[in-house]
Amino acid sequence: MSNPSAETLQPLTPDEEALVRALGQVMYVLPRTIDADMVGDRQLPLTEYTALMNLSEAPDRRLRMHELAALCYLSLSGMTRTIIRLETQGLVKRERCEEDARGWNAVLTDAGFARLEESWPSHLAAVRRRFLQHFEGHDLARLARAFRQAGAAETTD
Amino acid sequence: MSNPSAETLQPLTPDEEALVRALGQVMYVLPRTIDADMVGDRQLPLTEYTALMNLSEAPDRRLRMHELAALCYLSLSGMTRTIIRLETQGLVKRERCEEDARGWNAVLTDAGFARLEESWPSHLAAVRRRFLQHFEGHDLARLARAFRQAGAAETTD
DNA sequence: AACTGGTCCTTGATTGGTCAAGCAAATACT
DNA sequence: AGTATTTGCTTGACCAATCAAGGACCAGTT
Repeated sequence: MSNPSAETLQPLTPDEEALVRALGQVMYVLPRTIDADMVGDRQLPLTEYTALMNLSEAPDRRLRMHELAALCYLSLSGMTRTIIRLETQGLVKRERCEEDARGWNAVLTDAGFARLEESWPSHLAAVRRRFLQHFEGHDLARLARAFRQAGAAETTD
Repeated sequence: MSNPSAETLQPLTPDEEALVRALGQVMYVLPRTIDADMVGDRQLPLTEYTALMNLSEAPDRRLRMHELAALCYLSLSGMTRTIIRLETQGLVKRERCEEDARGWNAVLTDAGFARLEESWPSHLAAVRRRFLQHFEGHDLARLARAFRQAGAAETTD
């Protein structure tokens, strides 16, 4: 990064340029609009929804903090704070981890599960309207692969 | 949104599901990694870079606050704060607008322009490495079109 | 058994954004 | 002309994230 090769410094082609600008737009706008849709509808911000969703898919509906943080692409401290918010709403509870007393499990409560079931239609509709709709006719599997690579934040600088 | 039609509630196909998960990842991870790349390299966060870049492309290197905010996908108050940060670094100055004394122009200074020239290789390299690289062989123009649609945040709820 | 060092999570301080309220200038109304 | 409304931007209060430091616990060494 500090010494980019000559090759990476080729200027962008017009198509690349257009894509990069569109990416800028999407990166800024999409999270906010999807979040706004969901908050408006059921008072569940996207971050909290994501946490509940990951918990609901985990065995025994419980996950260690660092696992959950990774699944939500959140720092550990950010995750702590999110879980605290969810805990005060009764949607999640924390239990000491049995095999390692340093650790905590975040556990989805029944109320949390109910809230999730109540929220997912909003989320699904938002995602369709704001995102999927615009990719009809594209090769979704291939796109998903490219996205995953781009998201795989190799910190190998 | 509050009353999604039955049609939008079809569950996601596996491909859609994969794409949506990948999107979540990209939305969270990409802005942070690109920002981190740039900060690490030249101490210019992505938001500030974007503001300078838009100013540099504007006629006379100056733009009204609300125009700049729109171009940066930022709220007006967020823009005010960004410009203040840039102003204290001497990269931008503010001038009252002549034809409307309520308004302000943000004007790119020579120092700001120099800083931008110093930063763009980092930015370009980051964007290539983190993003474009993973879409080689794709129809970039078509993708850009889809992205722009998705980013065009119709608030028409 | 007592250190040493590493791991898991939380806490404190800071940052960069939002929305709502405020102020000053412009415009519209009568 | 004088008042009311709207517009353009800033400010204040807040919020959700970050990083860095700290506390509790585990595991390895001697």
